[in-house]
Amino acid sequence: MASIKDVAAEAGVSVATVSRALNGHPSVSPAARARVLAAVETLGYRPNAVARSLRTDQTRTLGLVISDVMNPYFTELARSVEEEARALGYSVIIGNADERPDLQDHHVTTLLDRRIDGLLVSPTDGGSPRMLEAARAGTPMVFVDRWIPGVDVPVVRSDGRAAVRDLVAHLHGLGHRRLAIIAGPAATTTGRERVDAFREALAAYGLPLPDAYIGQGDFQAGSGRRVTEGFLDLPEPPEVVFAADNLMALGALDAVRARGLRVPEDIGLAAFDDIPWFLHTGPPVTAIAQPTRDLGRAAVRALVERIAGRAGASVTLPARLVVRRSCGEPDGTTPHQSPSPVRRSTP
Amino acid sequence: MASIKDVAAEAGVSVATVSRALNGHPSVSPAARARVLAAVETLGYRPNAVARSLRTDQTRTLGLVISDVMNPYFTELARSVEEEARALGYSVIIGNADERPDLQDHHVTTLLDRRIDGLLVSPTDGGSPRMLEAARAGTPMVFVDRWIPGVDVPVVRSDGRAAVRDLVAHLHGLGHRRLAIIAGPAATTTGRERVDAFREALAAYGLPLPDAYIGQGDFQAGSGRRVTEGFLDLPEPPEVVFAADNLMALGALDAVRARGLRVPEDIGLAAFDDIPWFLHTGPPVTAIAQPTRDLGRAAVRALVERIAGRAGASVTLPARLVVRRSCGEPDGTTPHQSPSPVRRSTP
DNA sequence: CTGAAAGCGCTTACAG
DNA sequence: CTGAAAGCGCTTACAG
Repeated sequence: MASIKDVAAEAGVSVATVSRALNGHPSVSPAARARVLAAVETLGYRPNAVARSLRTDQTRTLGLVISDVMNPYFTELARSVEEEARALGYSVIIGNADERPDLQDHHVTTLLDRRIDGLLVSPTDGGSPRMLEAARAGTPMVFVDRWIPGVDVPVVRSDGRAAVRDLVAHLHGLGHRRLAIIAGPAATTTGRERVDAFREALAAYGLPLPDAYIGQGDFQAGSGRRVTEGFLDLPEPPEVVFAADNLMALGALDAVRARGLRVPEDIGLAAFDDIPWFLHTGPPVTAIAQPTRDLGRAAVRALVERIAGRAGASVTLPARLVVRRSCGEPDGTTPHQSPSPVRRSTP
Repeated sequence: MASIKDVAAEAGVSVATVSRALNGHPSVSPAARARVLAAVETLGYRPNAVARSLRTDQTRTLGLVISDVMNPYFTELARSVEEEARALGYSVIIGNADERPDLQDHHVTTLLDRRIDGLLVSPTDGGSPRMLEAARAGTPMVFVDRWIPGVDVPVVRSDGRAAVRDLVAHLHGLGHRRLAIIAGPAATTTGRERVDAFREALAAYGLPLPDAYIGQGDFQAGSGRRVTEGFLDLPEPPEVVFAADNLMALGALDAVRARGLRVPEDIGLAAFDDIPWFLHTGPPVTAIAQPTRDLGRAAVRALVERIAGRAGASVTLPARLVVRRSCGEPDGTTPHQSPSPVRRSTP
């Protein structure tokens, strides 16, 4: 593969001039520039980004360590991160932690070894040593979706509290009183927050959230299935199950179907994170939608700010409830809606 | 960040010895090795992969240019590629072409500039100039899922021909005769092959595939919706629509629902590519499942072979039909099944 | 406007 | 077993 030396020889100039011509440096004569460009053309030369990175100490690359790529929510997040990064002249390398702390650590290490300019992470657990170390060492970093309290890093996330209140209002309006939740790992902020929000919203209606109605999941489908089976085995099963992410909702659907039961007749279902398929499940699933694209964009912008040495602000965007039919329907009438803005999807 | 020089100073040895100690070179005295390791520990030293790559001319990185990450099939493919690559000591950088040739080209260029050791690609179109050039130049490369005829690169893909025959047998057994297809772009191999396979299978039953029953899609949901609307507007709409990928099936579902029609009562639906959600759609969707994990694994292995300078064999794995309820059900009896192995999913 | 030279952080013959 | 030195392909003060 042709190097800058070959181009210089072909153009009859020094490598310095080639470098300047290619990097748009002002002090290059039009003649020299033309000969360099011609040489580049005939040689099919492409600058070696590895060499450039070593010299300039920047890779124009962002690392994204994500909890689980197979989760449509994170897939979309990754996509919007890449889009925004590309618009700003960066590439992104995605590391899939698969909800495993050890894998998360592996990716953080690999990314750091590659000297990425900045790191976007949605921590699987309380934070791996490598990651905390990087944050302390001043590696430009921002948390997306999930975060770690006490670490001085901007957080870009969505606040589902209001949407969860809307959901509980919706369920209460439908006459449901026994409401259960499939929680995410307590080690994650989203795992904790969604349970807290749910509990608070229930309390506003004087409804309890007994321990038996809190199932411990891990954000993956299998746990949703197991937890739902447990709920179904209870002497008094819940009337509605709220899954803290879409994959656990999928698992819940699996479990209900395996028992030959039906949603919402036998048990209602709602989910955190909305995905296109929820429109077509039997029945369409009531869900809380995050502004995923905006989150990805905001996260990249905050990170690029940090890379530039500026502060990089935290951003919190609201999530919103999308009511469908999986929790039952009011008898011919519009259900009681909370005052907050609630979008009804087209049936 | 500490460099190898700092470690050498701390350990009281030369940088050469540090390098040897860290790379497991045999001729390093136990004493020197111990001091190096200690220095590494106290300094928190991590080798700079960029510098190493420049020196060794290998990045231990694979590039994967994929048609559309948001398509669950490709998400799973990407995941298995990363898993296998990691097992073999490689990182992977994913470039999402989003079914756009220009984006595909952008990613191929970026990846090549970064001097990835090998390239895995699922071409969006007939092949971008940059990509064909790379193939000709001898860049280790393998095609996954989609490929480009006439280019001398191993192909790892799945053959859906038998599964499509099984599908048509299933539909025919259910009494359906007017069968339509939402095709992928003719510029892609999978776009063409699936139509061909469908047409041939129909021919075996003396069934025609009129032009009006071939809708041109682009593997994205929007096109599935538009094509399906067109089918529904026909004086004689098809009895079953076969979508050439899962996203277009989603669009078809959207279109049917928007008309207030029902699957399979008003129109049947089948899809190429199976995904977990198809079990829970209303009704569960009959689909052709690819051995996605195996494809990803095989592709990485073939690529690593090429990187090592060996041949790297093409691999073709069979897809299989998974019958569910979206094309209707036999009246209480088991539908006529073709002799090929067909898995029935649990209801 | 241009070139010679230094240097980014490594690895690896070469010599001892 | 060890170190001095060259070199990977760039960029960028420095001098002219």
